[in-house]
Amino acid sequence: MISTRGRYALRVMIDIAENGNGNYIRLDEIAKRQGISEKYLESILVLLTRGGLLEGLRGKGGGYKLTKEPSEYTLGSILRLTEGSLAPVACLKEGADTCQKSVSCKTLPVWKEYYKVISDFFDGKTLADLI
Amino acid sequence: MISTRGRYALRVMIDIAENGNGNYIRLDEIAKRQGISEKYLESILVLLTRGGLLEGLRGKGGGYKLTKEPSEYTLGSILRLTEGSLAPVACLKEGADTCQKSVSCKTLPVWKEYYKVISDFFDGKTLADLI
DNA sequence: CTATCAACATATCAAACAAGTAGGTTAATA
DNA sequence: TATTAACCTACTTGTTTGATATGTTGATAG
Repeated sequence: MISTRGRYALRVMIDIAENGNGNYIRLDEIAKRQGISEKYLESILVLLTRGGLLEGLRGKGGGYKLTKEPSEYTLGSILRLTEGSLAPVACLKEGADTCQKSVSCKTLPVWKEYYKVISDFFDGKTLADLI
Repeated sequence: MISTRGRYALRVMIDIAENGNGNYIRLDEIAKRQGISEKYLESILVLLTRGGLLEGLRGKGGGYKLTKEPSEYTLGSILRLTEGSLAPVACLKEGADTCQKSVSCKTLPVWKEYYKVISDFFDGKTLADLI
């Protein structure tokens, strides 16, 4: 299951792409439009900003804006940042120590294949496809 | 993410298919072979039995056995039972009240398409493919 | 008919995570 | 220098996951 964090992140990126036009947009504007609490939204925008998908500017006239064109953001890049990983099982998470049973594991090939299906799906779509 | 419950369920179904040969297999045998605690395994076997994927018999000579051929079990049917649903987002879960924003929601089509990809993947594979 | 066996049932628990809240700090701009 | 709005840290609350413990029912063997 994709958590609300990831789902909100997609909606917010679309919001900025649609309403930004290269200008900075304030957090409270986005929160109001999307019906998300300002504080919760903030925790999501922090992730997107730290990950380089958004640029934040403080003070009057500040806000958030995209760092690239909508067509350059894959959904995978947004979800990986907010969900942590797209791996369907723990043993396939990047950085996980390889399971001892992996050699004889009858299910591992399915999870690997599934992981590829997921990745291909989300990396094959961009923000521009959703607008 | 697929939880351990679903992952164990797959492994257990494979175990019974491989070691059963139509006979009843005891829970503790499966637990030992798969390295799962007996009690935790029990909670999974209950789901599979109630869902009609396995048949349980009590007393001496009892245990669990498959109710059909391995090729007749899709991975989808096993995972849906143990994971509850394969829906990638809450608003697509069967029985969920339709979101008010669904008409204007820019992300809903992606989730629907993704849901189909997931379903097709797991319904397109059977236990027999894993043995 | 009784002891044993093994599935069935119910209740509880600790840890982790999701989702959301609260309050204070820094850096731009007017 | 005041205001603005992003940034940062910490906390709360509820749910889920994974697991454990104890007891009950029904089938079989002797």
